[in-house]
Order: sequence, then C-alpha cells, then structure tokens
Amino acid sequence: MENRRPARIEDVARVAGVSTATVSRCLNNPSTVREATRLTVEAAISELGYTPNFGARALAMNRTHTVGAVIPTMENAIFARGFQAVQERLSDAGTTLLIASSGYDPDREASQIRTLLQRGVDGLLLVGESRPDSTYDLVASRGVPIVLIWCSGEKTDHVCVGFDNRQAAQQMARTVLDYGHRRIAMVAGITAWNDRAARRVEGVRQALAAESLTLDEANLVEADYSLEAGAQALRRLMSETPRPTAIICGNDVLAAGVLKGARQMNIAVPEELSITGFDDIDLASVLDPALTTVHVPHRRMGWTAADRLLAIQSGAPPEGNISFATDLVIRASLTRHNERSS
Amino acid sequence: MENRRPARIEDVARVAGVSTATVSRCLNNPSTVREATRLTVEAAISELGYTPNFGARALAMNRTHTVGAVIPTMENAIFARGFQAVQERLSDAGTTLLIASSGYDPDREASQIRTLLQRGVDGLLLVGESRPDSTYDLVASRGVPIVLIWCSGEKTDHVCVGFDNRQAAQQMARTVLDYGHRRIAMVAGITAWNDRAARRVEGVRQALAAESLTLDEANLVEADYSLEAGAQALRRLMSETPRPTAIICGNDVLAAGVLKGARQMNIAVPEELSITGFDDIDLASVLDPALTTVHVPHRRMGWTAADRLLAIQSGAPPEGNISFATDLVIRASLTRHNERSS
DNA sequence: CAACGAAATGTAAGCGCTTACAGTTTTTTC
DNA sequence: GAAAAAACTGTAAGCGCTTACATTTCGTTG
Repeated sequence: MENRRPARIEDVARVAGVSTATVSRCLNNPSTVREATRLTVEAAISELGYTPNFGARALAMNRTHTVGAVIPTMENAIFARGFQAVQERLSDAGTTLLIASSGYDPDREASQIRTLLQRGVDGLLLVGESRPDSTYDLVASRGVPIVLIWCSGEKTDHVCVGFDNRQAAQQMARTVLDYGHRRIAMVAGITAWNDRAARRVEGVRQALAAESLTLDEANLVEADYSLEAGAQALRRLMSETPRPTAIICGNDVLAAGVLKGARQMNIAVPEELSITGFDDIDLASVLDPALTTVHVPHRRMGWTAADRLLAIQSGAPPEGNISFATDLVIRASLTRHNERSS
Repeated sequence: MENRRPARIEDVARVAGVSTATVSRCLNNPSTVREATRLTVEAAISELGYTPNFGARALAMNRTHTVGAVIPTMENAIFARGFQAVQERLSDAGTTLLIASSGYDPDREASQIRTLLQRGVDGLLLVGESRPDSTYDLVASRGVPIVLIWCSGEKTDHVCVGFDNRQAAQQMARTVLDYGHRRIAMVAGITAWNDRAARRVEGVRQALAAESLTLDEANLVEADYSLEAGAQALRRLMSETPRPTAIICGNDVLAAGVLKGARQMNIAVPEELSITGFDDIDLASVLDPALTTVHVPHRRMGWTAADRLLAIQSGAPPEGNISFATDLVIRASLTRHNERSS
C-alpha cells in the first residue's frame, strides 16, 4: 500500500521536457499542440500515472463538469430507474452526477441544493416543480441552470421534461368510470409540495366531476410511499358505507399495498374491488392480479433530461418543455363493475 | 436571475473587519476565535450569503469530505435501500456521497473508481470483494481507504461490512430439504465477478451435498437481475424430466420472475412447485403466494458501513469485519413436498 | 533566402482557501 | 502593577491547475 503523493502536472512537464502549459493543453485542447509533442506528453502521463487534481482544475476553470440532482428518495423505483438513465447519459458526456436526497422535505431539499451549489455543480436536476420560491431564488442567484423532471411545467417557466400527470390520471379515472364503477375512492401520495401527487388527484377529480362525483374526506386518503401505508389506507376506505368498488392509487406501490390489505381483509380483487396504480414499475406485472396502471417512459425521460441539461450548459438555444406520452395498461386488477353483484 | 460573482472569503473579511485567516477559522475551528469576533464574522457571512468555494477548499486542505461508492446499479432495490442509509449517515456527518454505477462490469467499475479518485474522494465504498487485483492496486496507490459492503471478507483482507452469503444460502437450502424436497433447482444471479451470487450458489451446493445431491447444468441456471430472466430460467428448468419440486433463487427479483413464469405455464405455486428468494425486499411480502426468503438488514448494514468509513478516516484504530445475522423468513411460497402428490 | 504570418510553446499571474508562523492583546501570577 | 503565559489575530506562502500574453519556431512567399 504505497502512498507517495500523486504526480502533479509539473512532474509530467519535467519528464516530457515541456512546460506545464503544454501539458495542460494536451489535456484540454489537444488540437493546439503538435502531434509529436502530444505523444511525448501522453507517454509521460501514463508513465507517472498522472491524473489531474479535481479541486485545482475546478478552481482554475470555474467549472466542474458535474451536475447535481436532488431526488425525494433513492428507494422509489421510478427515481432509481430514471436517474440511472440520467447517469448513463451524463457519464457518456464526461460529466459526473451528484445525487442527494430530500426525503420529500422542501427544507431538506433546499439544504441539499445549497450543498450541491457549494460544490460548484454546473447544472441542477430537480424533481417536480413545486417548491418554495426561496429555493428557486437560491439557485438563480448563482446563475446555475435548472432542469425539472417528472412534471410538465404548468406553474413554472423552468425547463421541464416529463409528462402530464393530471391528464394521465384523468384518463385512468375515466377508464374506471367506463368500466361501470361509480363508488370510487382514491389513495393518493402526500400532496404537500408534491405536484406529481397533487396533479394526479386533480386529474381524477376532473374525470369524476364529469359524472357529478366528488372526492372528499370519505373517499380520498393520502398515504406515504409504502406498502403498509397503502394497506392502512384501504382499511380506512373500507370502513365507509357503502364500500367503494374501485380504488385508484397515486402510484403502484400504494396499489400493491392496497392489494395486500385487501387480501388481509379477505376482499376479492378484482371481483369485489378493482385497483389501479400509476407508473408501471416492474412490480405491477408480477402481482396477482396484475395491476392496471399508467405506463411512464422513465428511462427515456432520464436520457432526455440529461441531454437537455448538457445542451443548456453548452449554450444551446433554450428549447421548450418536453412532455412524454403515457400509456394506460389494462391488466386484471381492474374489471367491469356489475351493479347487481355488489 | 442575478448572476454576480459569489462572495469570496476576502469580502467577508473586509465586511467583518478582520483577516481572511480569522474568517477561515470561524468556519473550520470556531473554538479558536473569540466569541465577539465570531459573531461579527457570522453576521458578515449571512449578510453576503457567503459560501466557501469547494474547489479552493479541497485544494488547500487536500481533503474533500466526500466519499465515493460504486454500485452495480441503482435499479436494484437492495442497493437503493442500503445506500440510502449510507447517505443518511454520511450526510449527518457533513460528508457527501458520490455514487457511480458499474452495470456489474469490472472494467467499468475500475473506470468509475478512477473518476472518483480523481475527484479526491476521502474514502471508497465498494460492493462485494471480487474484482481484479489491478483495481485494488489502483486505490491502494492513492492511499484511499476502502470499505467493502454486502460481503463477509472470505477472500480479502479489506474491511467488510456484510453477512455470510454462503451460510445464509446453505440454511435456506437445508430448510428446503427439510420440507421434503429432493428435486431442487436453482436460479442464481450471474456469478462472474459477483461474489454474492457465487457464494449463494456454493451455500446451496453444500447443503445439497449433505444429501448427496448436486447442482449441475441441468438444474442450475444463471440469470440477469430481472423478472423476465427469471421467467425464462424457469422455462428451461421445467423442460427437464423429472421436473424439480422446488426452485431456490439467488434473489427475490428472480424468484418473482420465476413465479410469474410459473403462472404463465399454469404451474401451481406452491402446490406443484415451491419457490424461495433472497434479500426480503418489499416485493417479497406482497406476492401471492408470499415469498419465503432470507431477510437481510440492508439499512443497518448501510449505516454501519458509513460509520466504519468515517471512523477509518478520522484515524480510528482499524477494527475487523462485521457480519450481520440474516433471518430465514418462511412464507407461503415454500411448502412441504408430498412425494405421492408429484 | 530574407522576411513574414501562422503555429507552437513558454512565462507567470491568478483561481479562493488554509495554516504555519509571527505579532498582538488579554489574562494570570507573584 | 510588571512579567510571563495564554489566547487571539494577522501575514503571507502555498495547494495544482488554466490561460492571457509574450516568445520562439516553422512553413511560405516573393
């Protein structure tokens, strides 16, 4: 376990018999250096195992080739998938992704952003559009470009890469109505400072309104992103009379929790109760009955968001938001409601 | 969107009427500065919204308060959970976690490590112990401490925080045998450069050997970490005659895939076929039938690994490996094999 | 082949921070 | 209340790299 101090650019320069400026140019602007010189320098670099010091470089260039992202939690499969894609794309472009998590707390998000900013990120990837103005000001004051992801930019003029959560939810609710359900309840994610969850509730509300149905305390429960919370929400909803015949969930994990709860309560799904999810994570297809849900192209979103951020940084003309289409995936957990049977 | 250059330490010093050294001390060593002075400086800091420049600090201190981790993929729930925990712990200690992913490819892992090293990480968290010596050399040459996670350190003398994969798998296989199964097959993860997967196979082999049973091409399939691969593996195993009565899987995702495949093939689980998993991710409890699996304390592992890394960095005496106990969780997917019924 | 413009390279001044050391002020001690 | 000790603060030298500008080298041209 050797531990001699790493080679510096000066060492490379000496070995190669050139100045440090030339070495630096070989690294950052190879075209401005004569081929023969470059080869000598490259030989010296690999001989010494030289690797530029990141801090020094960042200090001198005022650029870090790093972008930061703050996600609610890594334990959410959709973020894991989306950001895996972001990372792949950035990595190909020689940029490092710094991921922090906020636990769905706006204060914590702001503090994580502060840390990222302090580390000199060249850009920021944030989830959703709903956060205190002070957070946006913080970023703006540093002049760091932002890209928002998983949202469609209804209430902000920042660049968004995502999809229309409201419309997708509305479509789902309309489908549930088409299947004959009228006693419909919803288990939503926590909507505070979470526009994705909030828009999904709005979408369902709109669809129900067309049939003069509403969502209120009796048939709308907000729940944490966990199986247990989903199961618990179901117990609450099933204590109402008459019981709902369909439950629309804000995401697949809640839907899985509801399904689990239904099994515990001996409620037959989908015969007695239909359940729908949102996101189409792998889990959805392996449940029994398989989950009717909304398919979202998380990976493509991630790639696109990364590309957009890269483009902004390289000074490309600002393009508008980009909104992906979502697909309704009908599976066994949703079935036609037969009025007599209930 | 203002964009004036951020305040430097010199600005703070001027406003507070002290030298830059004093400002720096307020930040890094508050106890060495008089209370009154400190208050003045702090006022100046918040007035200017000063935030130290990371690159400059790293350059001067030769320390980044950053640790790097390379994980196979963020899309694996156990890594997501474990590293969420790591991050929480490090964040409390004022250290940032830099996560890169390798896609289970040792070359890519080495290259990611190189990037991390270049960014001056103070420590490295790596998954598993199996990787080329050259990779270990790379890290050693920089004198950066390593902690290995999810392994038990059988073949390396680096610090490991994890559990005994072999023993846990052996225990699982023994249980399957106890349940009366004799025609047992295994769907393992890809074992190349993956000691977790390899040890689990070894464990199962050992248990079977005690009953003079073996694992060979006919009843052992390696598969990617995906549902589809699990389903496909099942098809292959079920083409053997006689068919196995139990399938031990290297992880829960594969087990879920096998279960999905079984449904597609109209094989009744667990009546016709028992299935077991490994890891006890959330998914395991929501499947029907719920998965018999090995519970691993991923979060505690993450915390502990973070603590260990922090300790090493602060020059604490090196402690040995730490191995967590795992629990067998028996659920409905494993049932007693009744010889007559098959 | 001298003179000139272009191309390649070198020189040296920072980038913003920490910290050893020196200098100053405050407290303690007799 | 002066001297010694302790506590605090300031000065200035880097940390390793990039890059504007100066200098040298090279290929062209008349």
